[in-house]
Amino acid sequence: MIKRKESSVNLENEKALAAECPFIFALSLMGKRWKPAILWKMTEGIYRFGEMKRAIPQISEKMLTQHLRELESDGLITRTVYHEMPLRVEYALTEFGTSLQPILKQLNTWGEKAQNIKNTMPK
Amino acid sequence: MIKRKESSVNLENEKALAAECPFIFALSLMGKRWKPAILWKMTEGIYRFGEMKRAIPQISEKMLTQHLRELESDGLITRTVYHEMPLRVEYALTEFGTSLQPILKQLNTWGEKAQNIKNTMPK
DNA sequence: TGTGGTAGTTACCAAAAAGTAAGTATATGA
DNA sequence: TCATATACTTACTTTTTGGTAACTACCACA
Repeated sequence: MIKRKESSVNLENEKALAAECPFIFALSLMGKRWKPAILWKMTEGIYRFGEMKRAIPQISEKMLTQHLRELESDGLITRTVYHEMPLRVEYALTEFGTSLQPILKQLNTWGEKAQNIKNTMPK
Repeated sequence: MIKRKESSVNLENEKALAAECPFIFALSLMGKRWKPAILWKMTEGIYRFGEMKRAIPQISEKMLTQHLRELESDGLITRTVYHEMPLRVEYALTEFGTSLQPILKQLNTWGEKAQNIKNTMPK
């Protein structure tokens, strides 16, 4: 679905880093653009596709689908389809996804500190 | 030095996310390509430009310079020039940069778990 | 005058990520 | 038969990131 060359220095570097450094591997799972926002929202509970779209208004449907699919295949969330009409699809954190929560909180706290530093020392 | 349009939906989205979510702001400071590797190495102590280059062989001089400059302007590391011959430039973590260490470790641990899950459940 | 060492800088190009907009599928109800 | 609702797909384009390779500046030493 996402077209990528099978080899390029760029990709090889990324792979090598993710393989040798678990931290970078972790970032590859949850550190892309809208993923933190999605994961953050989901700590509140189950979300439907449309609900998440409304919860993060700037995200495009394409990016939302793409990120949800990746999070699912990486084992962070589950996707459940209810064959009703209109269709209902629910997304929820897995246990593994939930285990990220305390780390997200810590990084969030650190990020707040960083924002303050930036604001008190402009330029 | 780094050319970026002053406005684009892409950039505006990134800014908005970083402003409202400290977690994403944190990622923008330390989550790019070689930065975790650089920060990780530096927890061992002071590094010279050339030492870091040899410590992370795949990194190009361009990316190393760029990341070091960004880490410096974001207050995570210091850059000290010694006007000797040959020139000596030393990079070291600031207190703020050091405060990231426990979080890096936690995410690292989580990443290891994720790697194991991936390896035990291929496909 | 030329070679070597440190620490970069620069221009150019390839690759990847993200955005846009229009289209798909399924079924209900007017 | 048309409009509505949900949940996507797809083709295409723009923007951003990363890599390559050649070049700069400073000075020491032979």
